[in-house]
Amino acid sequence: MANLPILQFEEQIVETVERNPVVVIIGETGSGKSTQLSQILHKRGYTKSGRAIAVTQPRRVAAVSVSRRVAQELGVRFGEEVGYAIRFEDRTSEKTCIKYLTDGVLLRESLSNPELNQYSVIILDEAHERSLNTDILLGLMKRLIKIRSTNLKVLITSATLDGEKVSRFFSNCPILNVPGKLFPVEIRYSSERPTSYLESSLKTAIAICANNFALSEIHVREPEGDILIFMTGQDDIEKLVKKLEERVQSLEEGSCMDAVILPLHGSLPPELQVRVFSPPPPNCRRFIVATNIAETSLTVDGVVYVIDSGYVKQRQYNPSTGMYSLDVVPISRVQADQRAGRAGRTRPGKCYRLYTSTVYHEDLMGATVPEIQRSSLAGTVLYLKSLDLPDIDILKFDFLDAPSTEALEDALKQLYLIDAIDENGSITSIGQTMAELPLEPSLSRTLIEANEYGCLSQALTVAAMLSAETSLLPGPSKSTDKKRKHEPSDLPDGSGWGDHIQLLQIYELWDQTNYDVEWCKDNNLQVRGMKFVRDVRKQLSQIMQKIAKGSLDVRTNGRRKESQEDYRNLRKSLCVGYANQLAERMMRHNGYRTLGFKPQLVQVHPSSVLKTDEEGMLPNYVVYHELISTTRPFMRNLSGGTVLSEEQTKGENPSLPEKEIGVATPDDRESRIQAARDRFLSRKTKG
DNA sequence: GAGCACTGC
Repeated sequence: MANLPILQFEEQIVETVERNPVVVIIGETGSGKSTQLSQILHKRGYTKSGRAIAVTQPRRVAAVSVSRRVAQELGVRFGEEVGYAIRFEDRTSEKTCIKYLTDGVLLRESLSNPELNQYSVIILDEAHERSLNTDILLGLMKRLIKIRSTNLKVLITSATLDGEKVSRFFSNCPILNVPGKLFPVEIRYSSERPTSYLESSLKTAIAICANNFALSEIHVREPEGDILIFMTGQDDIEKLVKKLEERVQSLEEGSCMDAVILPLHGSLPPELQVRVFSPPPPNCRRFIVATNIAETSLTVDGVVYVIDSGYVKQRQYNPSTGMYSLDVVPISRVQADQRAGRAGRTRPGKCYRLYTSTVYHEDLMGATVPEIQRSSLAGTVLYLKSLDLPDIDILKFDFLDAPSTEALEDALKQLYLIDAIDENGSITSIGQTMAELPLEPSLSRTLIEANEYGCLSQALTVAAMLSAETSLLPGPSKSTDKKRKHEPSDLPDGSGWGDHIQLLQIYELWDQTNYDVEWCKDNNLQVRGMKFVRDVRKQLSQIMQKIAKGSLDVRTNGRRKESQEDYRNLRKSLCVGYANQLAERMMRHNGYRTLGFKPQLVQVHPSSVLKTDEEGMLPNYVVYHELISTTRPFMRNLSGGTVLSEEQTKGENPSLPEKEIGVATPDDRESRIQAARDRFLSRKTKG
């Protein structure tokens, strides 16, 4: 601890902070900035006023682990003077003077106290990662230091590359450099761009293991150096793992040390993820084939060699089509450096870049496109509107990197269509309520409507399930038990109503088992995901109760069976919340056309439980949760009316007549979109 | 008959 580089800069840091409201700290990995900055300022009296020091982190685990370490270093009881706050967990007390929190939690706090008066210092850590929430906070800090010029200090930690930019954003505030403690990493480039980075990774990895002479020397000298290979996704990882296993087995006759090959990606069950944290057996090299998760989120000890494919899979939102896409894109130079740095944590390492030096220097972008420029901004805009800051103009809000006008207008349009803002762009009372809920606006709107229709309990469940969603069902490739995969699932299928109802039915069943963990396992549902759903549902219930002053029925139904009436009402609520996300089946085809400005031709995602009727047709209209373009454009999580047989529906026909779409009938919706566009594109409103 | 990178309130 005493050796942390940052401690040599203590005087300089304190002096600079005293003289300036905002300071940028450039701290490389291992500088100790995350643990020390708060302690330094605490010792120098910044918490004497009774106000605390807040340190934001983009990730929950970081908030927890860093705060624990700080408490330990200060020798205080954890959760008292030093604590953390993350969603569902507040480990702070009235005595807390150093508080670690996720950036999202600080944003929530600022909702009820826009001046954040409880803090004397706000440290935005890892700002170079440019998380959506940190970017919003940067904009808010810029306003806040003007309002609280005498009693607020803001520190922003960043990376070398964009420290200047952050400084310029804050009127050329001073920049302090704190060196890190990384070992040198030798970079090796490919002589040409490989045609297949999978094959190229394989060759490079295997060469390190046995074939390549120069490298087998290292192999002898430093037998414990693990290899970390960056790939883009689960699919490629599994292919590469398989090939590596084959090659390693065929080579193994004592010519090289043992090898363990470990995949590492987000959809891997936690018990398999943690395998990378246990040290390898002696005389054994580990090959860790990972996604981006190993770039920042997880740190694998023992890595000495990195193989960098140069690509990453990235989700982006296109505001002109309302569609997300998941694309494999080249990484930025910042990311390339970050990946290389993973080889130098324990001793000098090597990074093999599967691209040329020219590509690195001339083709790669300097920094990754920040999340705020790749996301739908409906939630962000609603949040900012709800703060009710004086003279806030969304289209002119001062972002470090402003999103496009198109993206902002898209957000305004969407908010208008679901009654969150009025034709002047002012937030409505519905919008104000929506902003209280930690959900995307469409789901918040659905909850409010569901409350009117008397199906709030069901809507809470659906909203919570949609919040977790991807972490519920296990990954598609469970090679170990292929048989089970084809067994008919016992889980409900939505009874012909679609995916939302299926999610509701699944949760209701789990609820009836009294949240039995074994039941999840038996049904192939991720335990962690289901528990998350329960937490979210509880949180949403509490907020709804608070808003309605405690008179709502948010209980799950216990043993009562869901009625068709509930389903119908729930679907009506969804059509209000997702007024802009309806699609119409194309004549005599099972393809759909979205009912938007620029109609998109889309299909039902293969994961949907929505089925065709006896004539092979899907419902005429559907409401969908999102559009995602992968191999083709798909609608994911949708509900519609499937005409089932009399027997299946027991006399009830859950088809969706056009008029039942409510406010969102195609005609009405078109005119509202038209009106919204006219208003927002030729607007002179205050934003 | 395809498929979901990673976070977070």
